Parts: sequence; C-alpha cells; structure tokens
Amino acid sequence: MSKMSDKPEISNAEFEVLDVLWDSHPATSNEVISRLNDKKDWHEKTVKTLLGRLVKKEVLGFEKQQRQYLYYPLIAREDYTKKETASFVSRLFKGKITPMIAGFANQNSLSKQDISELKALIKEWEQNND
Amino acid sequence: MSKMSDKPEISNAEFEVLDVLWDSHPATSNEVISRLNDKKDWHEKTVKTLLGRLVKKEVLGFEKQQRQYLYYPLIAREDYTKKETASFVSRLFKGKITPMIAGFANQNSLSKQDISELKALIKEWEQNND
DNA sequence: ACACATGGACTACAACTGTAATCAACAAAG
DNA sequence: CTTTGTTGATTACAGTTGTAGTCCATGTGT
Repeated sequence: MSKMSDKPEISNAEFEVLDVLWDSHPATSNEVISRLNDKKDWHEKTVKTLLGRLVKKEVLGFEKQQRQYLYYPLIAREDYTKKETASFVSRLFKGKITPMIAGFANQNSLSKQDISELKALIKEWEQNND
Repeated sequence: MSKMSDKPEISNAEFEVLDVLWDSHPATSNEVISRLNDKKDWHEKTVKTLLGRLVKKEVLGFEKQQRQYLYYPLIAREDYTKKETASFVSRLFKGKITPMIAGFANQNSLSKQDISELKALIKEWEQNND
C-alpha cells in the first residue's frame, strides 16, 4: 500500500485561483476570472488552464451546471495553510516560530495590534495548558 | 534605470545547498557534498550542478584555491529569511502573523518554551516601543 | 434548422527544476 | 613524460510552471 494522497503541490499561480475559490464557492470559471481581474492581469485562458490543473491535482472539484462547471475547493484553507506554515517554519527556522517572529519584530512589521493579539493568544494557550 | 538585483529565485534543492554554506563558509564543493550527505541523499554531480546554478544566480560567489573553488554565500541568511517570511505571511495570511501562530497553537505545535520566548519577545518589543 | 458564440479539453512552448552523465583540463602518481 | 583521477563546465532530459492558443461540442439568436 502507498500513494495516500501525497500532498498536492500547488504552484503560485494555482494558489491565487484556489484563493478566490476559498473566499467564496462554488463559482463558475467566469466568476473566478472576474474576481481575479481585480488583482491579477491574467488572460481568461490562463485562468481556465489553472482551474483545469487544479482539478487534475484533485485540489478542486466541480459539478456541471448545464454548459458550465461550478468549481469548489476540495481542501480546506486552514488545512493547507497549517501544513504550509509547518513546512515553511521547519525549512527556514528549524521549526521554531520565535525566530521568525523576531525577524518580523526587528523589521518593524509588528503593529501594536499584532502585539495585543499575540498576548491574547498566549493567554488563551496558557489557559488550555495549565 | 532598472534591474536592481531582482530577487534571485532560489529553488528548494538550491536552498539546501545554500543552507549548509550559511552554516559555515567558505567551503569546497566536496565539503558541501559531505555535509549534505547527512541529510540528503544526493549524487555528487547533483550538488555540483546546484552549486553552479547558485553561482549563476549570483547567490553564491567563489574563489579559486588551485584546482578547487571555495564557495561562499553572497546573501545573508537573515535577509533571505526575512524576505521570504514577509512574502509567505503576505500570501497565506494577508500579512498578519497572529493567524499563522494561531494555526500553530491549535495544532499543539507550540511548546512551553516557545511561549516563554514569545513573551520575552513581546516584552522587548514593548520596551522599544513605549 | 443554421450560423455564431462560448466553455471546457487539448496542445504549445519556453524557462525553471530535479537529477545526473559526459567532457575537458589540469594535477597527482608512477 | 604518460596514465589516471578529479574538478568544474557543458549537456541531458523529463516534469512543472506560467502563459496562452486551437479544437470541438453544445447553447443561442434569428
């Protein structure tokens, strides 16, 4: 036995497409295209290709609605971001988040609000782990 | 004018090579190869190719020592990780670190030590930003 | 019914990647 | 000196990615 859903590699361009579908789904290719138009400047055909590749990779599913397809994500954003974050932090920071945040901090990328959110997060963690 | 050192795209495999050079440099290709042997199972030729590509991308520099080259990084690990982190967090979390850490937290990936380090970090931030 | 528009499927194609093998030049060994 | 090994340089080659274009079947307007 093997080949148990081996992490589908999602490319950068593909991610953008998936991202708008996470925001709201299901959606037709045209909806996806027009939503992407706000940020990216991609040709319609390009987006369709990406949709197709994501389907092939089993990242998206679809359901025919007469002539068109209604696409929707097959994986949850949370699951994806969690895995990606873990592997990112593992690669670049040997798995320790603090150094990463430290990088943010001394780069002035931390706002007062970030700090208070972090504090809240810590407090919550401490309550769940007394 | 333009073309001001446009972020050299470093691939995953290339990153591993760069990583061991960040750990200690300069180093000959053989040193790099043997250090990588501990983690990766790459053919000698593969590593040499990667070294070459990194040189071409101006990520590594070298200096001849008779027959061999002594390679060394041209970019600092800190600079690289900072940029990568910023773009990562920007893409996956709209630039907010807290949601990322929250993902870590509810995945039980935060240790007691992480938490105390985070607290220290916050305290430090607050002192510098009163 | 028929011509045209439209949506997905298939095809294109160069650059980048992972993963090496071959080549050429020089150094080491005999 | 000549053979041999070693080192970087060049070449290989398939798969992925970015970015579309072409084909074919079906829906639409007349």
